[in-house]
Amino acid sequence: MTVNVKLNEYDVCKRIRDSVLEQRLAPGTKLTEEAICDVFGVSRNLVRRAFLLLSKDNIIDLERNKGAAIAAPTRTEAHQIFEARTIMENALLQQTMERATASDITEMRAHLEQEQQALNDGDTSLWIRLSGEFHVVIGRAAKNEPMCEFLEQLVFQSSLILALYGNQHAPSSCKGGEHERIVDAIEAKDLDTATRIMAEHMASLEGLLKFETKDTSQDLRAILATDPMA
Amino acid sequence: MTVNVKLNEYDVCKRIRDSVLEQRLAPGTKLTEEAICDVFGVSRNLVRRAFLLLSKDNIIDLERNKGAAIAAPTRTEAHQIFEARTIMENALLQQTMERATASDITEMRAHLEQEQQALNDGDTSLWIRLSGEFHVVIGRAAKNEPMCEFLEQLVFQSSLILALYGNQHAPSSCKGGEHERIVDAIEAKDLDTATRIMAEHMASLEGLLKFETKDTSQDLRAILATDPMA
DNA sequence: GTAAAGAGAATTGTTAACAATTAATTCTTA
DNA sequence: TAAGAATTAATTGTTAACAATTCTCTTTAC
Repeated sequence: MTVNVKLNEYDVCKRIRDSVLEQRLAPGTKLTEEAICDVFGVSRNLVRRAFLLLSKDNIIDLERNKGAAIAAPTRTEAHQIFEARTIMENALLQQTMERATASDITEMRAHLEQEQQALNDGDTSLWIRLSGEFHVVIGRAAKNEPMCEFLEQLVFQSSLILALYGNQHAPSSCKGGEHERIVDAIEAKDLDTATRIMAEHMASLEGLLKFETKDTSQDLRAILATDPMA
Repeated sequence: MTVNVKLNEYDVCKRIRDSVLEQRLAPGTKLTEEAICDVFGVSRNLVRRAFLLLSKDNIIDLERNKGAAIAAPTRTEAHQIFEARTIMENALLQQTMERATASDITEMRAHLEQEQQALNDGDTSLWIRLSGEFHVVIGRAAKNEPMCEFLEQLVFQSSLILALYGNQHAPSSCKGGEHERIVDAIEAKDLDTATRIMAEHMASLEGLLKFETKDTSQDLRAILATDPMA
């Protein structure tokens, strides 16, 4: 049984965030305050605060008197997000190259293992999340908090976009061992190679986009009730 | 008399934000909910929501059961923020170079005029705000919303840091017509020159920092009651 | 049949009282 | 007097009722 610790607004945020990341909550899905209250057993006030935070991260669209819906970036927004991410990945990769410690590399390798494990287990939603987090692990080694946080936001939005416009996000990309080759290049201090693979990687991700519309009605309770930590 | 439109959480944010930007609210200053309620004539709930937003932007530090205080970045954080900003300014400048339209240039020139006007009028706090906004105007011409928003955040935090650690922020830097020379270079499509001047500009800004502590007690009402739009 | 109007339900926004926590003060004791 | 405990005040956190708005479904008119 799930331990009943009292959740705060940040916990609620994280739960909703994770649901989106693992593609259990589709872009465009309407979130009513009441439903979220029921799912997490928290007050409306708390949910409203969580919504405020989520909207600041562009995870939900919050319209006054209209309520919240999982964000559904337009084509233009999607393009800008991928452009921003490509630039940030590049900039951070440079710093990571200079600053990554042995323990950073170890962490990257450990992350690669987790990814592989999820792939072996056939746990697609976990794998999707991990393959996004990989880029944040690389960014973290650059030792610049603000930039890394921004990258994290962009990585999240990329996943959202892939869920919206991707043919089938799943093991189509990233599975060609690109992540591993990037870590190899970082360890070898080979900036050119790392940069090139990363650029290819980003391009192939963006290449998956198709820009058609999708259906979005879903059962909130069934989706959100799952606690990934349990 | 100020028109009494009903403020929302974003309005309250902006007012507090502006107060910090114009150095009327010093880093470290404690903000009690009650005081902000009184100043703006809004409910506590609204203030609490505004605090949540401000803390997401690192404008205030929000500690549970302890309340809010204007953020006071550490030395390390300050350095990372300037590093991030330097990288972002550079990246955006490249895009601006390629994408700036004639009307973008016009907007830049108009902004320069405003800056000059504030300087002539001796309106230092306005000038401080405008000289920060200049960089956002440049960034906006790059036509990438997420990156520009991030830059905006970094510019804001730079101002905060200069208020905290700067000897005397005021017309010491930026007044050597550096902004104008950057616009000239953009118009001339001279990326190298623009990049160089921008780099020098950023370095000279960071050079103003001294890293000593400061006193922070202030009269909230007197500071915040001013409506810059009035 | 379609569109406008209206009643009702559902949802979001606001408020004020109360609870919990932290900070400040007073009172004790060595 | 100074340190520590106990009390009080100030501040933050939470809740539930109420108000306002939007949405939905029915009715009516053309």
